[in-house]
Amino acid sequence: MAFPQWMNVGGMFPSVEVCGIPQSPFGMSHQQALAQVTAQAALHAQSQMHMQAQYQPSTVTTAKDLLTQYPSFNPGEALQQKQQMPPSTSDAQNSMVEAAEFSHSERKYQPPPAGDKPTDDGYNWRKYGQKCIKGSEYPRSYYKCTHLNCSVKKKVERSSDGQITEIIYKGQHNHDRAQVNKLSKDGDDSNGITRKDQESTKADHSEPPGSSDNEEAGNAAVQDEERGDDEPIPKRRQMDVVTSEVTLPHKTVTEPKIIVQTRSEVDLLDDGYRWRKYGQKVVKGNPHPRLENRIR
DNA sequence: AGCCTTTGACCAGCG
DNA sequence: TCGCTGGTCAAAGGC
Repeated sequence: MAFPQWMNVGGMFPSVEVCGIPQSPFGMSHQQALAQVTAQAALHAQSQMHMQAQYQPSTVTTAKDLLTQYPSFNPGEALQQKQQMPPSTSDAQNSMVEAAEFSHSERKYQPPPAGDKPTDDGYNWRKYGQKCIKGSEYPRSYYKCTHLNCSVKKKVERSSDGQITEIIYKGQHNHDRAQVNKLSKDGDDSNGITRKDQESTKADHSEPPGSSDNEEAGNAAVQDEERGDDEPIPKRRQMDVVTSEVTLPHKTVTEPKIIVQTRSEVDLLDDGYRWRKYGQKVVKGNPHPRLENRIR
């Protein structure tokens, strides 16, 4: 079975597979071994992203652009930085899906995610589970927000090359993302610096937790556009997730997908597109009116 | 010491 | 009811 190129740095380590994941037989994990490489790439990507956001505000600079250029860059972070994903909403069913796919041909170098932290999205996450998912070469990881009384969870799926293909957020943060509750570690110092810089840039867009409840933003359009109809909606445990399940064939697709569903009105206005409200409707079962938006 | 990851076991939904 | 599958728990160990 082929395994991600990045899994074998320099091709010097024999690998064994665990749930489809090549594992280093040595004490040092691949994650550790590659953290350094990734850190550099991620830092580069973040700084680039920052620059774009800062100097090209009128340009629809999506995470996928960055992903194309910097595969190591985290789409989730890009989205949050670009769109100022609110930390929470008033609706407990708020959720978000982020997805990205990459073309193998677009990358010459495919660094692994740094550590097992799929995103440095401003929150602290603790991994509480990992599960091999049927049909998936890589296990799905389960994370919980470590903030007190915050029950937000997220699932992270990776493609066969180790890249994050989907992040599903579940729930809402009841706290601000600017937690910085501890000194950075694991070589995240650079991230911390970067984040600080980013935070200052987006300060004007910051939204307090639970301050918005609007969803089905413009992203919905993208969703409909990109979601495959052949993807059955998860029948099991549809629970409180209002996420848009994204079809990610995990095959070679030239364009990465970035899909976000949010209730934030801010996102509506700050997703890089201009939206014109053309209707408002009370939706059964939803205390909040649905806003219909179109890209201008 | 505290936090985190790992991982097997357990639980629950669905066909 | 049973098996499959996804999600969660919690002990153990590492950092």
